Amino acid sequence: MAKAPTVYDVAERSGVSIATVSRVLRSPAAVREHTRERVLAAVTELGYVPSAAARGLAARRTNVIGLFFPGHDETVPDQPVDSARGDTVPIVDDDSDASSDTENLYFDEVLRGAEIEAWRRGFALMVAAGRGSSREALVTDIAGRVDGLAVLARTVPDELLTYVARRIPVVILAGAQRADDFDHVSASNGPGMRTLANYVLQDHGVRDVVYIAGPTDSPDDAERLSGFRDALADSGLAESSVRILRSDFTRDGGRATAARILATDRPRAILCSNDETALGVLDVLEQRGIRVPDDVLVTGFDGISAGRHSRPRLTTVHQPMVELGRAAVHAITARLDDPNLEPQSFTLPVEVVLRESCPRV
Amino acid sequence: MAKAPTVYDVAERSGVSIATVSRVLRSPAAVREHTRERVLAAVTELGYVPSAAARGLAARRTNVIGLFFPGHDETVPDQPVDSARGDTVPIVDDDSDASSDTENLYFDEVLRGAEIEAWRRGFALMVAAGRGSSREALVTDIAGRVDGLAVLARTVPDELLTYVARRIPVVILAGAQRADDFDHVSASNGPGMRTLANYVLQDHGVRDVVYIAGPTDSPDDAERLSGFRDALADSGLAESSVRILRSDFTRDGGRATAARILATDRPRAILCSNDETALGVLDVLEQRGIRVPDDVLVTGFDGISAGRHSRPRLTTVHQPMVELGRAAVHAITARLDDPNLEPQSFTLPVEVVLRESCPRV
DNA sequence: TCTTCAATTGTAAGCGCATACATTAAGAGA
DNA sequence: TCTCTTAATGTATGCGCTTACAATTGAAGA
Repeated sequence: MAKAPTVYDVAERSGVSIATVSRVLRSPAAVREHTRERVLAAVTELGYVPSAAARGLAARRTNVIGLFFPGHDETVPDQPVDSARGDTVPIVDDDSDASSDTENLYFDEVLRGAEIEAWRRGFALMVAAGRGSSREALVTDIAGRVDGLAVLARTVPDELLTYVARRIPVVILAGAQRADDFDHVSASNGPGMRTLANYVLQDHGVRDVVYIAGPTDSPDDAERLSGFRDALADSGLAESSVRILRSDFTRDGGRATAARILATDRPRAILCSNDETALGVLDVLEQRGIRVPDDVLVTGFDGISAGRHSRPRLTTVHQPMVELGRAAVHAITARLDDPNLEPQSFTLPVEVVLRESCPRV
Repeated sequence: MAKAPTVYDVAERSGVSIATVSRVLRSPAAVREHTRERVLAAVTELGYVPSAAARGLAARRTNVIGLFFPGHDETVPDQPVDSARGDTVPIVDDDSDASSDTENLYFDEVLRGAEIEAWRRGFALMVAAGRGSSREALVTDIAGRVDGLAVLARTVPDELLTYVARRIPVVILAGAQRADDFDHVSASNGPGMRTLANYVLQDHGVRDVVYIAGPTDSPDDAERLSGFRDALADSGLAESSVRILRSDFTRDGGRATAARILATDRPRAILCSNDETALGVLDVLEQRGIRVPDDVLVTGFDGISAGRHSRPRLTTVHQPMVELGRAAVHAITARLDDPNLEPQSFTLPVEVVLRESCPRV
């Protein structure tokens, strides 16, 4: 790791000025071919790697986009990594119920979309998880490193976002469009739920429905609930004729809520505001020997991969997560190109995906 | 997006010099409390966010670590993101066989580990997918921006890595330790497979085994195969007494190989060098009505989450992916602290996880 | 009160690159 | 061959920050 060569070294070696070296790298067309080749040769020989810090400073933009997603520190112990030789291999029985790692998938796909789109547009992608304690430091830290920031809804306090947004474009992902100054990218929550609910109410002819909503502070959830209400109206049903409960978007919450429902009721369909809740509901139904879809129809929302592996497989509304990631980057670059744009809002189309838990009629 | 304030603005507003502003941010203890408060107040009022580019240039380190993972561009269409209002929602039947998105999980966990460890140590994390072998991509996108680089094995050509390694520490993830100058972090492939194979050979008393290896260019695979051979020796079996085939680590490859095996053979156990292959094998066995584990035992390697959802659930050797990510960052920071370290190699312990496809005896 | 020395703060010099502007080389036209 | 125009290259400056070193301050000791 010798001292890294700089433009000066390359310039000297190839007998040109640093400006020419810079040009060869930045706008090769402006340099005569002969010169360019000499410079490039020197670059290779010296193992020159341009310093992004210097470039960013001079050009006043880093060409990096930041992606902020929810944290998950609980899962990882604080102990240092030890390099213990793994020569003794324990043999264990797997008794897990596979209820973990669902949300991860969501983020993973968003990340992939963002990564792809960023790359295509010539940006690098920096990621950070919102760790409770030091969130503020983290956000400003990353804000100083990037040209724009995409944040998963509800992972960063608005006040902090506003602070950051004074400097760089901020786009909020997967939270509904609120009337604020941020750009928003989200899926078509309302219409998605409405379509699915209509399928249940009309195609399946179900009247006896329970809806399990999510946390009240989730804008996505609010839209989905609203979509459900629209569907009720579409079928001429009074809201008082159905039961609407709240849960918390988790599988455990879904289980608890299902238990609560079954204590007094046996609806023909249970519509859940997200997949994890629905999976929890399925758990309870199976455990009690209630057949899905014969006795009860169950639906979710999101399209997480666990829903494809459940038994029965889960009917859901699929959000285009990869596209969400791409759209977020798109929104940021659009604003970078034209900072005076009005706050915009991208709503990506969703799909109702029918599987066994609520099959095609 | 007004012009961002700089140290000069903060200095002027708080009536100190820029050096003091810098100190307040970098080493607050060196500044009198009274002064510090004034400066911090100015920071907040102005909405100051330090420029990482300038800091990186001055400090000669970026405090960013790069993570390079395998590409996947094929999956995403090139079409631009359109902000079409998603008001019409199609209803589709899901006929996918869920054979996608398995590898993603692997990477996702590594990422989480890396992310956590990086921020804990005061580094930001930059991610990039390996696209082709474009040198410009690696060099200009990542190498110039980071203090160190973690690369998933086989995603970047060695030659390129060598080039980059002249400047910054490079650690290779999940490829076996080769005798090169890079640092390596990997799981205990050999002992893991050996333990699992011994369980099959000795505890289950199986003699009639087929082993499905992976691609020859995978160092992980080579170690696993070697572990399998060790197990044969442990049981006093000649290598000629078992059948060893090669596949390609994919689910489809597993299916094809299983078909090939069954054409001539009906072994009591099929050991696969990774989970995806094993899942493909399960597909074929189920389709032919061959019972697992009653007729055939099947095992995998990796511990991907799909293996927990398969029917029957898959016995496997679980790699600590989160820990791999953490260890990679650890290795990089260790080398940053002491560049003269000998090339090191971290081998993380694995676990044999028994599930129904090869249950506890 | 006058020193002395440590604690604070200020001054100034880059870090490596991009780029406006100045300079020079190279063709084109006569 | 000489001038004019354009292409190619060089010169010089500054991006915003860290940090060695200088200057100043202030409290303790004489």
